[in-house]
Amino acid sequence: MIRDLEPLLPASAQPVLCETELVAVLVCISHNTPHILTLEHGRSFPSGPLMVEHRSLQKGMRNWVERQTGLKLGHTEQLYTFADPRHGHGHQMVRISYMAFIRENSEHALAAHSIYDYFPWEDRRDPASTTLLHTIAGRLRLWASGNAQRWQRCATVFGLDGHHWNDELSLQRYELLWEAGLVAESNWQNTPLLPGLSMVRDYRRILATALSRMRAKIRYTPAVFDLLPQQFTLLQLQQAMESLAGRFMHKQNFRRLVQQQKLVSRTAEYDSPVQGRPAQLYQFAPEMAEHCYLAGAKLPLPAIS
Amino acid sequence: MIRDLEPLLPASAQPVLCETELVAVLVCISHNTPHILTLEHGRSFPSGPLMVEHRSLQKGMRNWVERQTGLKLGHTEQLYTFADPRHGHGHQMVRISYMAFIRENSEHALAAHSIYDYFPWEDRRDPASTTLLHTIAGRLRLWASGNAQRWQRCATVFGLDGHHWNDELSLQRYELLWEAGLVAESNWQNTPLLPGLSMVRDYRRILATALSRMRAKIRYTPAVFDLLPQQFTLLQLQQAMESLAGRFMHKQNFRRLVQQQKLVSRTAEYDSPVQGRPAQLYQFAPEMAEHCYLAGAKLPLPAIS
DNA sequence: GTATATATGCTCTTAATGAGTATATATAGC
DNA sequence: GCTATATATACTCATTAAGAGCATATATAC
Repeated sequence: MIRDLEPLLPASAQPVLCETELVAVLVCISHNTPHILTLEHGRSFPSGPLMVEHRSLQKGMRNWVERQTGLKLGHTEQLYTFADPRHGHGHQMVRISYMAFIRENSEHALAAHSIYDYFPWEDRRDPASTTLLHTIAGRLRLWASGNAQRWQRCATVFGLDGHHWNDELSLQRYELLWEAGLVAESNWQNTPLLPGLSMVRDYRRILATALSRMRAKIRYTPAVFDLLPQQFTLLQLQQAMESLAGRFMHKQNFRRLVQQQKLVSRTAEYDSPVQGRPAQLYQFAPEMAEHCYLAGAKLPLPAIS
Repeated sequence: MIRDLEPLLPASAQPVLCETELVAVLVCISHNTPHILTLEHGRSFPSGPLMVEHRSLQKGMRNWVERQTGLKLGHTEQLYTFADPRHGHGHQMVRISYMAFIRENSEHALAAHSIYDYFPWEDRRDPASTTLLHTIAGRLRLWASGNAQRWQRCATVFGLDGHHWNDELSLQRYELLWEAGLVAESNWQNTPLLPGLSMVRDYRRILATALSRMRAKIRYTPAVFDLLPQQFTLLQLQQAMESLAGRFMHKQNFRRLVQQQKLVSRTAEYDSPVQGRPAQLYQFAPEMAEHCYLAGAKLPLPAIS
């Protein structure tokens, strides 16, 4: 019962050396849409090697990103580690991916592609996404024909057949499209592709992971506030949430949630709009920093299929 | 707007080579309690080096675990990757941790320590946990005295001051105890320790991550079924959920959930109990495999503090 | 029978969520 | 002043999920 396992490998096993790279998915919001900072014309993420002097992976990543770009990183989390076996050279290549939030700021008009350029079906605010999802549903139905369990999977993941659209399933959706050969990265049979930019290696999969994670994260932590300026209007806050979740929310219910939880406090200042009543500016009230809940104010989506 | 970032590091930067190790948290249920397979008298996890021939990290891990132990791995997921800077040798050591489920089976009476031997406060089924949490609350109050925000954090994470106990926060709880110097790994000042086994390096933190993850995972995926035998009674299923969540559930409401979702189908067979009516044996019905929801049948917990 | 455990059927309260209606307030431009 | 525009609030209401309790069959061993 309390006996130990034998050591699983002989002590004589030679350690294998790997190249190790840190990959950063840097997210910021501009023009009401989440963007990522990219390299190689939107096909790659910034990355750097792990150094001997780095005391932790996260610190290593923050270090070189902040030094090289001058950007301050907000909420940071590890996404996934993957190996690249086709790397050759007789040793492995390991990549460790991170996601970090950058505060909205006109300065870094750098480098940004909209996340939804890569996953057009994920932005349910755009009416075109419903049409696209119709197309996708048709293609998946073909792919799944005869295989009931496979279709069941498509239906739950894409919100078909009376299932609800779950915005956090963007990774599963991408994986399903990959399996079905509908994205450039897996398009072995030259069937017509779905719209959406692709990336090098499996970086688009990493981006899908990031999208899933950020959608999950903003629901129950105050991470959104790391994407907004220090002062913001409640509408800005709502639109930031909407842009990440890819769907609209009910204004009154959203404010009910925000204010019940005392997540923000009003400042003395006001927005200066082109037209209309100036909006009150708020700031994040970190007293309630540990937990919050900002979902639960969704508006209905048009049905697919 | 659509401009690329400059490459962040000069091409001349030398790649740094790392030793890379795969660490496995192997979980199984026995005696109504989740257990882990351990090495070094419960202080370490089985691990093995990444080999050049491994085509993916997950496959690499499955390969050597299954070959060395003869165990079949069920639901498997990557937990976290971390660097060990104190490793010396002029190069880094990178460890990639995985969690995998093993089916309940009397054979592997191997190597198992209860997860709650490491985190006694996490098993709220045990009445002793409430007493222990009283102690912890007192110690944390001392540690946080004067720092309102710090106390706020303790309260939400440990379910104090009218907050609810959230079983998925086991990692945050361990981290808080670490920061407060109440666990062996961070006990710099020789204050009295909390009960609970410790592990080498930061392996106990990895275990806390695993506990958080599995508690989150079993709520909305059918991963529990990878811990149970092929055929099981509904009570067994409920007790498996309870053992992972560390809290009791309401029998009638639990069955309402299971049966509404058609997660299981009855077999022709029955349990053979020592006493009492024999229980019907069920099996997992993978038609609904994609998503399920098995939380939402909790019983009230005694208040702490 | 009796003890024990499985198995099931209801009811009820509370709270969260989703959704709608109405209205007051503050600016710019005419 | 009036209008267009946008912010900001105050309510109400229906539906559902979650939590909790009560009662009662049913099948076995002793």
